[in-house]
Amino acid sequence: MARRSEHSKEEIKAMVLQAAETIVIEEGFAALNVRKIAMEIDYAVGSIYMVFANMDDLVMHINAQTLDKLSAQLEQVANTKLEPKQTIVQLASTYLNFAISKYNLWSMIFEYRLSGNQQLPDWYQVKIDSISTQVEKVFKEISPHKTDTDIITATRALWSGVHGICILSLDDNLDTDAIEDTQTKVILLVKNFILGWITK
Amino acid sequence: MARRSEHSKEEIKAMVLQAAETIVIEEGFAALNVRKIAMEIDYAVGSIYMVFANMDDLVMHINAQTLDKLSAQLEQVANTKLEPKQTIVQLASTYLNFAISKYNLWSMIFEYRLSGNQQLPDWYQVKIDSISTQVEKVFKEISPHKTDTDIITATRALWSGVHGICILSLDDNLDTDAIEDTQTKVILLVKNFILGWITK
DNA sequence: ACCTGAACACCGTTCAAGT
DNA sequence: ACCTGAACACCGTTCAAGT
Repeated sequence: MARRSEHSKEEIKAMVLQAAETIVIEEGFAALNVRKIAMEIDYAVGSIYMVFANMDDLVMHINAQTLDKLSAQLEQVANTKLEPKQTIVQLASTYLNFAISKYNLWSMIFEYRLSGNQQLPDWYQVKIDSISTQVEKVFKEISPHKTDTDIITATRALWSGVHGICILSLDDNLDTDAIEDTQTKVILLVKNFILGWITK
Repeated sequence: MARRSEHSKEEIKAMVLQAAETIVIEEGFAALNVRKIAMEIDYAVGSIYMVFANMDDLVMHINAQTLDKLSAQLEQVANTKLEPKQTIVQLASTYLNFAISKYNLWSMIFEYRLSGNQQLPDWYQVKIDSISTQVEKVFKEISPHKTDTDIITATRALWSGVHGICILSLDDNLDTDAIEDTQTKVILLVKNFILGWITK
């Protein structure tokens, strides 16, 4: 057996990525493994290692796609010409709604741990940082007397806060009450933080 | 071989717990496994299952200990008769310092996932909730015109926020600069949130 | 009754061997 | 050159067998 050449390397890579993403969406990332992917795309386990170095590599590529989708949604909101304060609330809501609707993909970004003691590669870290960068530019508009450093710190503090609420509130349950409660908390945190920030 | 009776079941349980905790502290929870524990306490792998149902059971007991230590530290701070606003800032600092100094134990509380789709048991959930309960009573003092429900929601929003900053800031690095930056963000979030909360 | 450790069912990853 | 799948080194968990 061996040698089929039915698909190019790029095609196989896309098939692996697609199959893996579907497994994560449907069963959560704990259910993801090479043998399941191989069965799904009808190739041998070894073939997956022709197109991805290992599981870390594969997962980071899925996460990169997820981060790109999230970034695109945030960018759209950031570009609507609302009042800046309203825009920030909208950005937080968008983040939360993304976390809810794509929960299994979203949580893999933060739960998956690289094997060994590897650092995240630069191209990946940039994508993570770009999330709060989206918020920084809007935050700047409500901070006329602040330095850039202060604005970056404040944005990261607030956005980590929003993220913390999402992580802790959503990880046990995703039922309607919990979602409503989470929305309340996110908006409360954002509004009070901004109110404190501009009155100081 | 078999049958030694050198140790009571309670003694073996304590030995397993102690050995497992040490491994987590020194090598992180990804390095924890039954064979390593067994070697450390000089018993067979199977013996661990005499005193703990499985890994989930063992990890939850370690986490319970960690949560108790954290709770005790927070309680001590909550009982100092400072200005309430100052106390909340101190509580947040205490939380952050605990996360830093016991990072591997602290992160296991939030990173470890139960196998299957199990819910956290009630006795465990109570311990988790008790963290923000510690803050609630102090928060009540600065919220004279608010209902209990609003105070609970606000406390959880703020505390999830503090937690979010800790999680995102500490998981890549624990060097001096990162720690200082994290402290700045935690205090910024708490102060601005409280300022917004009381001026509204 | 207490404890062992081989055995089982899973993982991720590799690589000699087939076409 | 492309692809296979047996093999390896790990996991957690079980349970027949020893004292």
